[in-house]
This record gives sequence, structure tokens and C-alpha cells, in this order.
Amino acid sequence: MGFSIGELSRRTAVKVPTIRYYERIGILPAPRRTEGRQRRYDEDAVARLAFIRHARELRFDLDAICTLLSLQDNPDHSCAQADEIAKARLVEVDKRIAALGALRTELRRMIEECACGRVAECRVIETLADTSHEHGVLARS
Amino acid sequence: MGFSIGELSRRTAVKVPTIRYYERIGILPAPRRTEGRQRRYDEDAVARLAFIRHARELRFDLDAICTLLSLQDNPDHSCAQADEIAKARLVEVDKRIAALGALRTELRRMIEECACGRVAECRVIETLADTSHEHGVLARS
DNA sequence: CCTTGAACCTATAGTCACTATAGGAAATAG
DNA sequence: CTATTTCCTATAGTGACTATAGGTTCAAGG
Repeated sequence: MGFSIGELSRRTAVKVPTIRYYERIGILPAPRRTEGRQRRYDEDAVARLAFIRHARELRFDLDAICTLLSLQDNPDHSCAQADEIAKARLVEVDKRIAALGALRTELRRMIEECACGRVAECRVIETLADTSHEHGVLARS
Repeated sequence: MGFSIGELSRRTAVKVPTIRYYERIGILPAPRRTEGRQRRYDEDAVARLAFIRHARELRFDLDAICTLLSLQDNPDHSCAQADEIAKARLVEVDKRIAALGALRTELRRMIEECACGRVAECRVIETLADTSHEHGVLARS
């Protein structure tokens, strides 16, 4: 008749404190409790938590996941919004990959050109100290 | 005879609260003050803050930047440590790019296969709900 | 000299998505 | 019945800022 939070954690590979956190912020419904106030879950909880975990692996933020979950609960609804969220995520990922590619190029150049002697001639430090470059954006994504 | 925090902000493209934050955590030295306790900076502060900003653009964490700054202050020291930090960063970036590439592939497949009708047939939701996949890692990098 | 308004000051709390800790209670195995 | 494991809540910490509140100082114009 239902299983513990530890068991749910094992079944979904989501850590126990994270499950409690998800409940606290309302992304996972509060389950029923034993007489001693311990949580007892069912298969529905496994499914919902697995959904969240997979979406988190794809780096959807919890806000987006909230929307996706509520869509899932309404199968007759249009899925345009889900599509939109996924597409927005793809755009972010594309941007991030491009930014990281540029970053990698700069790091490689820094490292290659460093003769690895004294700091005075270190290309890594020199590059960072160089103020002649453009002010890029410090985007988070 | 020195300039204000607002001027330093304009010259380095680092926001005023961020500059104060950097001072608080000790990554930027406390500057001298006017009689009215307002901060007054010089060119050295510009250089140091520009260094930090550039390193942040390359996503070095503040801890690594701290080390790099102390290296910069000792030009006769070996730059092996700087090299090491930069190489570690490169490894992280490589990993992140690989992970994001995989993520992009999955997002694209999800989006392409979605007929964009009702949620019941939505490939996006379906993919997220699918529990048959491997438990990947939720690495931060 | 006086006023206005922008820029400055500190201290504190909030962000995101958790993670860690403390101090205790319940469940389960032997 | 005891020992061990797992569970509970509440709170604080993470990184790197960002935002807010409530007050002070500075520079310029009149």
C-alpha cells in the first residue's frame, strides 16, 4: 500500500531532499501519509517525478516543467504551448553551444600560446588582462 | 583624483552592485574613500576589474579568478598554475559542448516528431513521460 | 549660499535549483 | 526490545549576483 520516499528516490533516481523540495514548491503533489506522518507514494508519483527528471535533464527550468505537467494533465488540450516551450529551449541551447564554441576557441588559443614559463610572459594571464577586446555579453543560458 | 564607482562601472561594463559585491567577497581591494565615505578608484582598479570581467566571460569561477589574480601580482612566479586552471576550464567546456550537442539532438527530435495537435499525441510530452530511457547524469558544468 | 536631483551609501533579502546540517521520530529486522 | 535505518521538519548554505529600502553625499544651477 504505497512506498516510502526512499523507494521513490530509488525508482526515479531523484534524491530524497530534492523530492521534498519539489513537494514544497508545489511541482509534485503532497502524497498521503502513514500514521507516523511519513510519506507514501504510488505509481502516479513515479511517473510524474520521472517526467520532471527527464525534463530537468533537458534543462527545462521548473517553471516550464510546471506548464508542461499541467498540459500533460489535459490530454485534449492543444499541444502548441508544449511545442513552443521546447522550441524556446532549443533556441537557448543553440545559442549556448555557439557561445561555448567561441569560448573554447579563445581558451585553446590562450593555452597553446602559453610558453608556460614565468607569469610575466604567460599568455593566459596576458589575454585576460587585455582590455582591448569588445565587451561581450555575460549571458547565463 | 580618482573616480566614482559609477565611472568605474561605465569604464568596465561591470554593474555598480557587482563591483560592491566583488569588494565584499575580497576579490577587488577596498578603495580609498572621500570624506563622505564614497569610493574613489584609480586606473589599477579598472585593470583589475577588466581582468575579472574578461575571465568571467570565459566562465572561470570567482575562485579560479582569485588564483589567477594573485598569479598576476607575482610576475616572476611560474605560470604552470594559470595554465592548469585554463586547461581545466577547457575540459569543462568540451564536456559541456558535448552534453549540449546531445541535448540539442533530443530536443530537435521531440519537436520534429510533434504533429502539433492535441496533447494526447504530442511527441514532446510523450518523450518527457517516457520512462524507458537510461538515467543520465544531471551534471552542472 | 542654498537647493535640487543624481549618484552614492549600507544592510538585507531574493534569485534558482537544489544540497547540507541539526535534532529528533518512526519503521523494520533480528 | 533493541538496534539500525530511514524518515521527519526547519533552517541555512551554495554561486554569482540582483533588487529593495531607507538614508547620505556630491556637483551643478540659481
